[in-house]
Amino acid sequence: MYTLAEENYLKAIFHLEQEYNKPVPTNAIAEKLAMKASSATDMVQKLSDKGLLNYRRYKGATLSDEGKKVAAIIIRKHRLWEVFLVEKLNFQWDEVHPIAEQLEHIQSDELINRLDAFLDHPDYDPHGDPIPDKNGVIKTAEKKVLSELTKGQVGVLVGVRETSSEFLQYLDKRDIAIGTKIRVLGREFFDGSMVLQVRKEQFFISKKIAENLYIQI
Amino acid sequence: MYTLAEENYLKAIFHLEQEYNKPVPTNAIAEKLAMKASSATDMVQKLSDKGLLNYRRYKGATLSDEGKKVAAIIIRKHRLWEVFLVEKLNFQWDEVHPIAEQLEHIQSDELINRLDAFLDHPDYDPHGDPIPDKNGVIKTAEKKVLSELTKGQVGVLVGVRETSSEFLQYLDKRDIAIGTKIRVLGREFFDGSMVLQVRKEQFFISKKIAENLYIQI
DNA sequence: AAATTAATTTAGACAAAACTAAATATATGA
DNA sequence: TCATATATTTAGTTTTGTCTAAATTAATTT
Repeated sequence: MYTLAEENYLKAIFHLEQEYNKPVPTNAIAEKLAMKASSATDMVQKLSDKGLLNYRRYKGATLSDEGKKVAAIIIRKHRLWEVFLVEKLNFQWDEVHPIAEQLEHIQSDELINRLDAFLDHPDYDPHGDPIPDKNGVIKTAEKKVLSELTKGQVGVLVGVRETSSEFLQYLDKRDIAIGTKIRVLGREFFDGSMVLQVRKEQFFISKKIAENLYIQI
Repeated sequence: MYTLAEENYLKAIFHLEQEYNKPVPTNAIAEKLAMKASSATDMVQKLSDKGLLNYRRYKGATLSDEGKKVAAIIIRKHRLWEVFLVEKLNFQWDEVHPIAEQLEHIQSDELINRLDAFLDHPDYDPHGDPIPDKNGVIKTAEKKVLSELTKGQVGVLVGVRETSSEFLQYLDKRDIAIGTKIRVLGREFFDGSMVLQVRKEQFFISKKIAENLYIQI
């Protein structure tokens, strides 16, 4: 098995690869993990030697197939624990991340299989992110950022990009949650702000908000 | 907070203190944690400097009040997780120890409070051991080792001393569990073996078994 | 294209927690 | 009580994962 530090690097690189769609710079890894670039270089070299990363000096790193699988299993555990915390222990969705960050490192396949069954094999975590299966396969649903929709389009909120407490509480306050139906009533080209219809009410939202909501049409 | 290694030492010393009822020798600590005596000495000195242990060179260590509390909270977490694993995830009682050993180090008071509530504030873990309260206070029930009972005495199984899989499976196979009523039909002084009545059946058990069952009269 | 800036890597140091081997207390037995 | 055996500690080393500072490579600007 892998050390705590190794697991954290693999997970970070997994997430960064989705942003970059090309090799992830050492600096980005270091920043994500709140460490110095030299530390990231060291660990990237070590993980590369172990066959978990493809890495070329000065060129950044990508996960190998093996690395991708290890990362996906960690993310699977993280998201299953988040479901547990929200569904069974009644945590708010903005409180669970730091706890799941610890729980994701518990080593026991049997535990995760049983937790998965106990939770009725959920497909998504409380933030709408898909839960990888046992083999690390992630089904990525077709989804758009709300800010890409045009006047008149209707969709359902399926996920959030930001996961800060502030943002999640902003949504809670307005009773906007995963599954909420949203209609675009208008769009302002000048500042990217939008007017939405949610249930019976109208909402004005800024561009920044619109860019952090994932919608399925 | 304390490191993983520190927590493991505190827990080990807590358990050993109950066996010894006097300062615990360095060697015993090392053995319990499967480490060399020199490593134990190092850590004991460090924990002593931090005020968690009372330690005198060559004389062994005891937990300070603070150390006792920290250890009790770790044990509280361990036992609550064991209840969760058995009651909610349907693990057998002989499978849970290694997993709880990892889960006991998760840091979140809120998590433990909610887990405790989710499990209906259990008083005992699946092996019959009492669960310390939030403040680390353990209520120790009056209990005897089965081998101390004499012919004719009746009691209820409230705990086990051994927790190896082999032993727990031995009990499972005979349908003896926490809460099972036991009557002593006879006792052989020569080898310490006993004849018991459990439900409608008679059981013959060796001294070794009798010494590992805790009974409440 | 050369000079400057930014990103990355290397080299060397440190802390934590383990180890081995040697030194020193303590306990035991003749 | 003295000698020996056992337990414990000390000293010095190793590994992991971090750091700082210096060196090197790549990217950008003039």
